[in-house]
Amino acid sequence: MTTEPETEPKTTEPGTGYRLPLLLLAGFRELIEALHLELGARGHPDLRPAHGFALQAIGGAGGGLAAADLATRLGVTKQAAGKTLETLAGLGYISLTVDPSDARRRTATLTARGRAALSHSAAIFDRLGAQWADRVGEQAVAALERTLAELTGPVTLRTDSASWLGGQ
Amino acid sequence: MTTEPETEPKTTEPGTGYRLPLLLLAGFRELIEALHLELGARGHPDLRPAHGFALQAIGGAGGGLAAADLATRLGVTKQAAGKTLETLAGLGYISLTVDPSDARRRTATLTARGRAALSHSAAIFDRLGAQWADRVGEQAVAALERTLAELTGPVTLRTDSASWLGGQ
DNA sequence: CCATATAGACAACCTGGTTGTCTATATGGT
DNA sequence: ACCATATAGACAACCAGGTTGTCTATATGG
Repeated sequence: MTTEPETEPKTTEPGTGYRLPLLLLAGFRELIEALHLELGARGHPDLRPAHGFALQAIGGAGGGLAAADLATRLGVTKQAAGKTLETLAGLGYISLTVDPSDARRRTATLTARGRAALSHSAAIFDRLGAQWADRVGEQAVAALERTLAELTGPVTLRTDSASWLGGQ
Repeated sequence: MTTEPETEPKTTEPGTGYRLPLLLLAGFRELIEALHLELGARGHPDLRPAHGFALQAIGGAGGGLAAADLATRLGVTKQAAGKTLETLAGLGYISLTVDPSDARRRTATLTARGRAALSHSAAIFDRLGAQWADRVGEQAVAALERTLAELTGPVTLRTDSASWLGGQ
C-alpha cells in the first residue's frame, strides 16, 4: 500500500509483529513510572498506579462513587473495589460516608489531598506529553494518540490489568 | 473530534495528558488479549501473558537459559524466574536439564510445544498488526511503531509489569 | 586449598485480585 | 402492609506472582 521509499519500516514484515505490543507496554510503563516518581517527590509516595486509576474514576464521577460503581468502572469485583476504597481512605485520598438515601451504600468522595493528587497527576501527564512532543515532534505524538484512539475506541479505566497480565 | 480546525492537533492541550498512557495500555491489552484468545483456541489455553514473555526470552537466547539469566532479562528476582520456569516446565513448554558444565545450573530449553507456541504467537502478532494496518492504514501503524521505538529505546522484555502496576 | 562468589531451592510474607457466604437494606408485586 | 427478591458491601479463605532472607551445593581464582 505504501509506495514510500524503503526508509519506511514495514510493520507487516513477517516476524516483527511482537514488537508493537512491547513498545506499547514500554511507552505506558515509562509514563506511569515517571508519573509516580514525580508524585512520590511531591508528597504522594504511597500512591500506586492502581490507586491512580481508582482516584481518576472517583474524581471523574459527579458526586461520589460507591464500591459497586467503582467495581463496574474498573472491571473488578466489588470486593476488590471495596479493598481499594479502604486503602485510599486509609491514605487520606478519599472519605467514605454513608449514603443518606441508601444506608447500604458508602460513597467515596475525594478529599483535598485526593484532589491535589489528581491535579498533580494531570499536570505531570501534560508535562510528560510535552516532553515526548519535544523529542519526536508534536505531530508524531498527536498522530500516536489519534491512531491509538481510532484502534482502541473510547478510553477506559479498566484496572484488572495486573491480574490479566499474570494469573487466571 | 477536533474542537478547532487547526491543522495541528495539540497533544499538549492542558488536562488531556492522561489519555496517552491509557491509550497505550488499551492498545497493549487489546493485542495481548487477542493473542491469548487465539492461542487458547489453538491448543494453548493455559499460557499466560507472563509465560509468553518468559518463552520469548528463552527462545530468543541461543542455547538455553538458566533461572538467573532469565531473571536478569525479565527484570525480576531469580526466585520469581525459578517459579516461572517450574510452571512452564510443568505445562510442557520447556524442559529443564542440568548444565553439564555447571552442576548448579538448570538450563531451560524450549520443547517442541514451546517452539510451536512461539511460532503461533509470532504469526498471530503479525496478523493482528496487519489487521490494525487495515483499519488505520499501514503508514499509521508504521508511524506508531517508529515513534514509540524512538521514545522508549530498544525493546525490552521486562515482565515485572504486574508488580509495578500493583504492589511494591 | 581455602575464600569468595554464584545457582537456585525453600520458607515466610505482601499485594491485589478471586469466589463463596453472610447480613443489612431497598424495592416492587400482591 | 408484607413478603420475595435484589442489591450493597463486609468477612473469610484462597490464589498467583511477586518480594526478602536464609540455606546448601558448586565454581573459581588467588
